[in-house]
Amino acid sequence: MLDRNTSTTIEAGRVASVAKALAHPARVRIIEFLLSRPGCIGGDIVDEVGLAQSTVSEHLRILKASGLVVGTIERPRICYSLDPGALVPLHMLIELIEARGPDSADAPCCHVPACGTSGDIIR
Amino acid sequence: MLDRNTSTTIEAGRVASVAKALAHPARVRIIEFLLSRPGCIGGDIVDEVGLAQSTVSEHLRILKASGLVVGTIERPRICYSLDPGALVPLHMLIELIEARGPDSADAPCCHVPACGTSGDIIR
DNA sequence: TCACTACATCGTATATCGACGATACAAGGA
DNA sequence: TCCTTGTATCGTCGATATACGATGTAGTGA
Repeated sequence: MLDRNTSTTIEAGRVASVAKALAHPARVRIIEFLLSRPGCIGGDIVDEVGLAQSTVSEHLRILKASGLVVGTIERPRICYSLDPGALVPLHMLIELIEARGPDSADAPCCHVPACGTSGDIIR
Repeated sequence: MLDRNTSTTIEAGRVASVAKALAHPARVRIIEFLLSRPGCIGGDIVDEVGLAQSTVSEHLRILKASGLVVGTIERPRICYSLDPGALVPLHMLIELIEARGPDSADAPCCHVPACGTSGDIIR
């Protein structure tokens, strides 16, 4: 894949699994809430996102599985906090895109002669 | 939600939709392939990811819908390239997490006395 | 006009996700 | 022992995602 072209090989599977953890608005809200407070108990999160406790627990399970969130047991509560280390593969990919990106919309794009100098952009 | 606590309001929906575009290994591979070449035609991408042409076309549609990828019509081909602008909301969230992150695993986390100073970490 | 190329869309089957209520579990206190 | 609290898991459902082959579409060239 990219192995021969890039010194830092990015595993598509790892990136995708972290991105999947971020791919739901409720989970993004949970992360934003954890950002706004240095550690939260589950009940606060349930109040915040406005979903059923079992649903929030499932979202937290997904976030924990991805490594983005870790829980610290403080019986009877569990304190959740963010672990930025899990973001590294995704962050690397994003920075690669942004590093190369600014020109990619303007530069000739293909091995086809004059490609990118004309033609409509589709979205 | 976070509006009162953060100067830069991040819309959970926008972040989630970009993350969803990255939440599949085949789409990550497509992006890596676009990174490794300054613009590619669809057929090359089909060869690269090893899926059926219709499946790759669907993944490209998802990437285009998220704004991550734009296509330039060069009949009969279409040249695809990356548009890093779409990553901004996601990148902002990631940088917020990493800016706050390093301490969050060690620091006392809750409003519960002594929370975070003991207790097992669960994942 | 006809065939070819490059890509998109359709129809489909299957898998996974997301939500909920109900229930289980573990620890602490009455 | 029973009740309460905080959280996890189960079962179920509807919705969405993923994959494929078949087919449609638009431009090119014979």
